[in-house]
Amino acid sequence: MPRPRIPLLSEDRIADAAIELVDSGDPFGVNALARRLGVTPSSLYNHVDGRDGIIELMRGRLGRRYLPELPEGAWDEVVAETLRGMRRLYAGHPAVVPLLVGKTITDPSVIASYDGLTTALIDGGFPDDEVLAVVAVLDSFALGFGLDLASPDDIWQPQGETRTLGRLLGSAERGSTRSERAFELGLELLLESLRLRLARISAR
Amino acid sequence: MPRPRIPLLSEDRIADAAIELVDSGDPFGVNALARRLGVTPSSLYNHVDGRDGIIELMRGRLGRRYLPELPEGAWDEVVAETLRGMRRLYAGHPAVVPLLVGKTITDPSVIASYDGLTTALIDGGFPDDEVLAVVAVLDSFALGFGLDLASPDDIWQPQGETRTLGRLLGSAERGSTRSERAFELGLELLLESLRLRLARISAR
DNA sequence: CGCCATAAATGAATGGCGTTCGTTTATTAT
DNA sequence: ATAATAAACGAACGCCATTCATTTATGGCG
Repeated sequence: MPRPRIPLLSEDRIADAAIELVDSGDPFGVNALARRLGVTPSSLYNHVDGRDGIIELMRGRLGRRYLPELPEGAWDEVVAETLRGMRRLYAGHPAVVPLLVGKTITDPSVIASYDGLTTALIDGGFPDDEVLAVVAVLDSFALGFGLDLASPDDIWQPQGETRTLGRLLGSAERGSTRSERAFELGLELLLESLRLRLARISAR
Repeated sequence: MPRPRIPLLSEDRIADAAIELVDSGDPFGVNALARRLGVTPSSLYNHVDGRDGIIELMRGRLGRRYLPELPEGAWDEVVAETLRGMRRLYAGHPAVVPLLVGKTITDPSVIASYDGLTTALIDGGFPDDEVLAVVAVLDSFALGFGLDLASPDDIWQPQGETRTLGRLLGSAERGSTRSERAFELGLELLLESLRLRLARISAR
């Protein structure tokens, strides 16, 4: 097939198809993605720089869909809204989480979200040399929940006898509402402690 | 080469070499591991069931080295000691963390650690239907920190202008002590809230 | 209006990876 | 002594991400 009258591919088309692909439960792969787009794998390389590039496109697309880009309000509201956005993103697309983990973030729109977060913390009064650590903690928290959502149903699979783990696993509830409540609890705890910390800093 | 007088391989040898491999910074792979052991890849399959099996061996080896297997004391001490063990494990071998993430845990010794954790929480008075959620939160917390340690130095790489993120990244401290202090803070916060929650439950 | 650089597809080829299988041979058990 | 098993090997397979030369339609410029 020569160059088509209207392009078959675009960054957004590719990102959307990739998200659909992993949401469907199939493992992510360049070949599988190309098949889904009705195109050969090599065609993708006209639009995207490799597998990691596609993943970064997914991050950007989802970020724009779920994260506040220019958040306003008090620092704790910004934190809450950004983290809730992350949670919704991860909960809506758990299978993408393992792909995003541990890769450098370059997408401008996602960078903007983190920039909004750091700006809010600075404006709120946190000291320069502490803000990135706070952001790291918040990010770890959200990511941990995301990975939990992405994990297989049976995180633990005891082979022998156990004292209590086996029994609990038998009657374990599997629900997204439970996960959401746990998230809200954790978020409130973090905000609580950050407010306290900020008060102590300001008092000095 | 025929069958050697003394076996070249064993589960422990393989696990140790695998840990060395990823600690060295090279990416984990069956072929690279075999090369490091002075053996062909297919030989490994006499001792181990595949790539995932090797990863589970690594988990077990490291778990036995870092995690308390039969922890004693009050529930909050057990929680603290287990989480500190996880932190030391992840801090000592950050590159293994991404391998462990999201895979079902079967290694008996690691299972025993989680069993110790759940048993302590049950004995401490937490209700049956809440313990696994608590463990999941604790686990997410530790994992988040582990992934942070495993992440590339530049988690964020802004391409354009930013309001504050770029500036902070410029003067960011890179230290493991900072990470440890942040971990201890998070741990204390979680324990605090769990104690409170337990007190409310007991009062009913 | 015609020309040409560019964009966007293709097919073929490459190298690496995890894995399987048949073969060989030393060790262990009967 | 003999049979069964354990543990190495080499060869081959299928999958995957990536590269490159080739083809052809499109859009801008003289």
